[in-house]
Amino acid sequence: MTREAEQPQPAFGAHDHAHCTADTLARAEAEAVRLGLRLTPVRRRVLEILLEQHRAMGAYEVLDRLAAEGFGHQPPVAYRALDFLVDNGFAHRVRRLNAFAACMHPGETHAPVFLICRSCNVVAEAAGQPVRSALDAAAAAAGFTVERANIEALGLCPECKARELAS
Amino acid sequence: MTREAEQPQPAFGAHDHAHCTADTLARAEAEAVRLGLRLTPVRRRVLEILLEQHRAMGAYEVLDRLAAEGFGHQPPVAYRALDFLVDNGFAHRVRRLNAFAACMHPGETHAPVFLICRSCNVVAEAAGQPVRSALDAAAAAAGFTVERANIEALGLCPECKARELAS
DNA sequence: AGCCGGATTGTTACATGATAACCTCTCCCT
DNA sequence: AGGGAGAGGTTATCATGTAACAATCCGGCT
Ligand SMILES: [Zn+2]
Ligand SMILES: [Zn+2]
Ligand SMILES: [Zn+2]
Ligand SMILES: [Zn+2]
Repeated sequence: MTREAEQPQPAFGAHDHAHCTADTLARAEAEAVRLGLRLTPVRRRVLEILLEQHRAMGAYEVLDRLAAEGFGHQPPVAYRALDFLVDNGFAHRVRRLNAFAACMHPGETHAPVFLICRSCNVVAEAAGQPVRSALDAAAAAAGFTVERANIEALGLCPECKARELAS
Repeated sequence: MTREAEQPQPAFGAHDHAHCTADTLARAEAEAVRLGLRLTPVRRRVLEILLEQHRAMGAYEVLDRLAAEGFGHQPPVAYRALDFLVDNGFAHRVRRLNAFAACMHPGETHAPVFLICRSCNVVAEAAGQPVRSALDAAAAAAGFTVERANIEALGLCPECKARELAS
């Protein structure tokens, strides 16, 4: 039913980000309707904020934005919206950064792998089905059943790698 | 030179843990000597504490133990020792739990994968070379170069799974 | 209309995790 | 002796995440 990743490479490098954002948001909205979930003003706004950049944002960073826009000023306001988004697959938690990133494939079945550039801080969500399979196999070898997984890589994105070589 | 994982499955289930602990500690000490690193009293004690159980411990949990044994009472005491152990491969940070676990394969080249039981909290360090390879491949497809990776799975260990089925 | 109950959003207060900055001591080298 | 690096101790502070409670919104039902 839901497939993964139409295009192999997003996030890094120049692209029509306005379209990228609008498209992802639209798919998220459709998915919310399909699931009967309420994408309320705060929740929707938080998702928009996360979508602005291909980066992960801390809860307090999001909260500052919300507060400046007339929403509540207290941590639970941000955490609740973020938790809602994460629980329902509209965003992901990037544990390495204690931060959150919008899901770029809402509604699709996907095992996300996060590629975090240590130089420019871009966070890309790559297709991780093969990685996940390998993980399941490794776990199975120990008799362990995987329910949820976090797969995160820190390194250099293509742009920053090129820039580093040029120096 | 250094290979990975002699035995396929450790950590879960009953085993000669005294031997398991002593052996791992001995290998860590040998490795410290080989690398010219100083495994000072605090550092060594922290490693011993982490080795006591196949669990991950928070920095403050470790700190309480240190304080009770006459070491410093302040966070940096624990964090410095833990950072030393992590930086030099004697321990790992489990980001999902904001906690630390002793490395069960000190001195060996390894790409650890953590299997965290959500029921009994045991943390096992499984061999992750294949997972890491899949991750590198996925990253390479996006032009990304992986430098460090965190691969953590939450689920049920064999024991807890059996117990759950029995209920 | 009027009422109810659950979901949502706001609040205060607090728990937990992590660092910055500074001081002293010891060991080793000149 | 003098001096610097490394280690470990301190105080103080910052960052991240929750518990618990109050007000409000909203849909469904009399
Ligand atoms: Zn974009
Ligand atoms: Zn980059
Ligand atoms: Zn053991
Ligand atoms: Zn278990």
